[in-house]
Amino acid sequence: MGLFTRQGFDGTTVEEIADACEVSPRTFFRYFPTKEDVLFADADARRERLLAVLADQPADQPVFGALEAAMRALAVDYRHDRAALVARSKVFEGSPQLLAYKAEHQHGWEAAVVDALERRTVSTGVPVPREELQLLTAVATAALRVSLDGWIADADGLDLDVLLDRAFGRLASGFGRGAS
Amino acid sequence: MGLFTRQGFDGTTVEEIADACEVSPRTFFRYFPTKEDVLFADADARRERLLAVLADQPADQPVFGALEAAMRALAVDYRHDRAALVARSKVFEGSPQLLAYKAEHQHGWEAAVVDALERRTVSTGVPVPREELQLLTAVATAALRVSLDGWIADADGLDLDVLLDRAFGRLASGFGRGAS
DNA sequence: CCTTATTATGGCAGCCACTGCCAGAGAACG
DNA sequence: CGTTCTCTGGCAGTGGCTGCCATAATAAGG
Repeated sequence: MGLFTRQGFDGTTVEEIADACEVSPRTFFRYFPTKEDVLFADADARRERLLAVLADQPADQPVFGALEAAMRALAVDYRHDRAALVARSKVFEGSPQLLAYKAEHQHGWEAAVVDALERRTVSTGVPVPREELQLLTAVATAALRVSLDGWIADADGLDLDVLLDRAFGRLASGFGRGAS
Repeated sequence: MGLFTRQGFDGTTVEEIADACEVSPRTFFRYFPTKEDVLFADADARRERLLAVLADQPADQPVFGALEAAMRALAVDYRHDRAALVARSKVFEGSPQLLAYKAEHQHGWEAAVVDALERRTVSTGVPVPREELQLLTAVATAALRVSLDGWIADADGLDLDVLLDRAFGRLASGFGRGAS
């Protein structure tokens, strides 16, 4: 991370990272399939937690409510170390490659969430068409993403909870004729 | 494209592409910054059209309505050559790298749309907070993306227009307590 | 028509991410 | 102590990508 913040992601070679960890480049690639993956090590843990929270939602909870609860649980995690997130975000900005990787990673999250929701709705006996689950998930992750980005960008802005309140509030009430 | 469909994106080298076009690899990289960009040549043109449609929306049209109109205009384009889209989609599936690139590309679209909307709302004298524009745009593109994916995946499924009707209908009415 | 500035293309050498293959060091186990 | 398994490193090679320079095609200007 120190290397990345100093010289940027693209300006840092795997050899440098490996040296900093006192291993050979060859060994580095045994632990991380790509250079980008170094920055997503803990993200996978968060994904597990997200799915766990989703699974723990009561059966009578509507899908959208369950999604919101899961996103808010994630937000609790994020709030713990805003500084780290900001640093991470700065590194990401410097590399389109990296942003692309991140975008696809989030897309992978969506697929996993949709699958989890599908299992859930099947087990509760109230099946929801997959097409609708996809839209719900896409919209919920969009809300989280926008809120998170805004929270990270503005140092003295509103709190993440408030941003999430607004975003999910708007989603809940619909865009029919509300926003001009 | 023939090369990609036959041997996959990753299984095709730039040298092969360059040979097929009867140019040198060096020349290839003068026209396309990366190998991935070959598949996004026309996408930029579509982006211009999207922004143009957005700019042409009447001033009294609410933001969400303008977004929906723009997305539907894009959908008209897409419907013209479904076969090409399916082929493209198959190529994309075969390469995570490529999916990542695509995801970031779409993210770039979102930023451009948000900027366009911001200019628009300023000129109409009814400013909307940027944070809300971001959510609206993210949600609208999510609707388009989900509809498009569904349309491409199911050969005998519903028409793209119908899928868009459903998606935007759900967004308009909100997720308050509708979907279980 | 010839010269000159501009541009398009190609070759070459090199960096770096990434991989397959194999060899050695060290722990674990019998 | 020998054997096996795992961790690690080195080596060589592929492929994406870039900078630099030479050359060919083209346009501009006299």
